[in-house]
Amino acid sequence: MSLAGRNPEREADAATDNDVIIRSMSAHPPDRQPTRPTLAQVAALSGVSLKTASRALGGESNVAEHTRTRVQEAADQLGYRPNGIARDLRRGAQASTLIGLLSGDLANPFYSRLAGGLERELRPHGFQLVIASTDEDADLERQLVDNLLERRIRALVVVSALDEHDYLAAERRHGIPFIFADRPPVGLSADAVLLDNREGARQAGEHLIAGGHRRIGVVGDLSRLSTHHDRIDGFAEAMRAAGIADWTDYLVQDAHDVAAAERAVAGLLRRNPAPTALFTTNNRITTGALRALRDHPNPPALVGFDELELGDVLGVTVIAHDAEEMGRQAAHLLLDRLGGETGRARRVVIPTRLLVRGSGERFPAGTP
Amino acid sequence: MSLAGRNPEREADAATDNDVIIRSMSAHPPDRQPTRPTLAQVAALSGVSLKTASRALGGESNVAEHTRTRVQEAADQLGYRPNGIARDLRRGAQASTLIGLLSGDLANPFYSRLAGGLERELRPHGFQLVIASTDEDADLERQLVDNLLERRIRALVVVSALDEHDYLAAERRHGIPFIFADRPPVGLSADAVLLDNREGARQAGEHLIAGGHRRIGVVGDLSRLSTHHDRIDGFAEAMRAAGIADWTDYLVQDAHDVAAAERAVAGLLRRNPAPTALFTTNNRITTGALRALRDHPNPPALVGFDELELGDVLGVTVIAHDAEEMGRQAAHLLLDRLGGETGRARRVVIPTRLLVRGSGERFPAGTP
DNA sequence: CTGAAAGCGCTAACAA
DNA sequence: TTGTTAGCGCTTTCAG
Repeated sequence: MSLAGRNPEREADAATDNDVIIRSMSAHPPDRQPTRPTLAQVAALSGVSLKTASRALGGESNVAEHTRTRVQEAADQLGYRPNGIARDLRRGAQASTLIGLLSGDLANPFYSRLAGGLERELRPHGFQLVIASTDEDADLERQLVDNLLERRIRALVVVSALDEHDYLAAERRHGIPFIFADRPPVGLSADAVLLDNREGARQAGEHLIAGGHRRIGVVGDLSRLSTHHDRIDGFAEAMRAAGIADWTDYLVQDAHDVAAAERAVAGLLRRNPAPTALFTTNNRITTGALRALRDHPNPPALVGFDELELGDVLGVTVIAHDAEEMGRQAAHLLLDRLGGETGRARRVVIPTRLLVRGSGERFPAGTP
Repeated sequence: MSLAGRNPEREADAATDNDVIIRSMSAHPPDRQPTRPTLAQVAALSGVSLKTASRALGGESNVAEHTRTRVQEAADQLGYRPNGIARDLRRGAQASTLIGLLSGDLANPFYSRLAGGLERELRPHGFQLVIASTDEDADLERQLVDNLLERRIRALVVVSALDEHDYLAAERRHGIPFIFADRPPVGLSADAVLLDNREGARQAGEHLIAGGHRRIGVVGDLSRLSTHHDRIDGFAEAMRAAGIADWTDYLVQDAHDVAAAERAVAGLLRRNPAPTALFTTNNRITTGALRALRDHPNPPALVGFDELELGDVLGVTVIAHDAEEMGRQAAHLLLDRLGGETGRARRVVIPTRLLVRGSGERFPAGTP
């Protein structure tokens, strides 16, 4: 990983067929870095001291109106723009307005909704989001956390791929709040916003059982993820309650992407006897299942965890929840902490609910 | 918008109910800011000079191995973490590793894929993404651009809601590259990654005409967006070529969200005569159309612009393109600029292609 | 191989 | 109302 921006050779040979327009605009070619005007220059141009210029531009009181105008004009003329880095440094790291967000993969609508909810809630408070995707890679996650912390972000929201968060303990003591989203912290006490995974999955299981199913295929995500465990546990509970002991015969795990899920479902359907219903434990897996089931003459019932973009149109029965709300709640926890809240770690649970839309209500073959 | 942390009025009147808790908690704990260790402290603890500590931790050569270890130990013991703000300040703004991304709404899969492609491509170069959503609001966009620029981001990728970009010209002269994504710059010459909107829309029109349709309803996004214009233009071209002059009778514009699109489509279907086909010019509109068409006994043919999450499963004929690729291309343009490329503004066009899946191939009612 | 001094651009104290 | 002096934490000369 090269630290961006030093690559002399490249700069040298790229300066070939220059853009006439750009060149003619940028004053004089020789000065490679068109250095930005500083506050000192603004002050000089307007004939006041540095501090007065600072005050005028910073909107502080105790500045004569005509001084303010003069400084403002000078700033405009120079195209002055305050240097936030310098300001942050001077004001101390705790003045930063950057909030970090680390999640698995932005392309997953679940995460992007989360990000959207978070950002919208934070924006009015003047905070901005720095995001990074971990691709569910533990090493990358640690590295990105380091990067973000060095950047002196004010707080960090993380959908962690790690199963151990000791290493963050030291950081927390330095006053930067961590909010865990979707997956709880392990070995560390910190605020978290979680889904009601157990309950949702249990509901899915019960719903299918109520529909008369006994052989239910379950396709799960990476088995190391706690969300996965919880969902499997919740489902198991429903099976236990129904006296179905051998449901694990139809359990396939570690299907982390759509393609893997599609294969897993296809495999389940080839079993003999085949499952009469499926429970898919997240949106990607459900998508894969829908692909596998397309054109199936007599598809099994299907209940999926997570809402789907076009779930209503497709008639897919799901265990839905509000991902944006999760982002908003994370924002609240975070803002509270930044506001000085020092109470014990809080946990917000986002409820799930069963949306009956058809796919989950198909009866087992042979049933009237 | 207040830069977090300074907004006296707001804090004042916000300190009504919920702040009570916060106040009481934050009030006392004497050590408010558990100040972080600095390099100087590490140096002191390890008994070397500041500069030596810097060298040791910075992985520079010319440091005795045992000195390096000693410094490293001191750093670990103190939980030292370099202050990126100070580093950036010292190294100069052009050393920042932050790239700004401004787009309409992260929750839209198109933007989140774009963000994903961009981030993945930038990460190996040591850059991080600061994102913000404009919600297609022009004023907000300008504000956010300002924020980002003050933060001394290294480059800015923007899906602009503005129809005029003069105000960025001054900035560009200061050496920060702007990359326009999805929508071209207006009144400013800058790199851009665009979709082949005209061509895609023309293809959609031709496809429906080839299917025997003459009355085709078109539902479009905000009419001020250039992407919208281009798509309408391309479609118009196809109509012209087919000798259909009055197609605009069935044109509805400014349907920016799913609900509006659903209403628009419902409205079109109530016309007499009703259109036998629909062209929906983006993913949200297509979603709305699918909702409106659900349970329709004899739905019109439908071609949508943009790929849909479950478009294959649903059998929706679309004009597809690769949003992640758009992000990657934006990254390339950007990295080139940062590498010193000063050539004239470049434009990368991402191709579109028709994916035939059923919905677009329904014949007009009454046709065999 | 190591260190001392300077200063990035800004804001916070404290004068005046 | 304005100005002066420090110094945030780091890297960069330039000397040892």
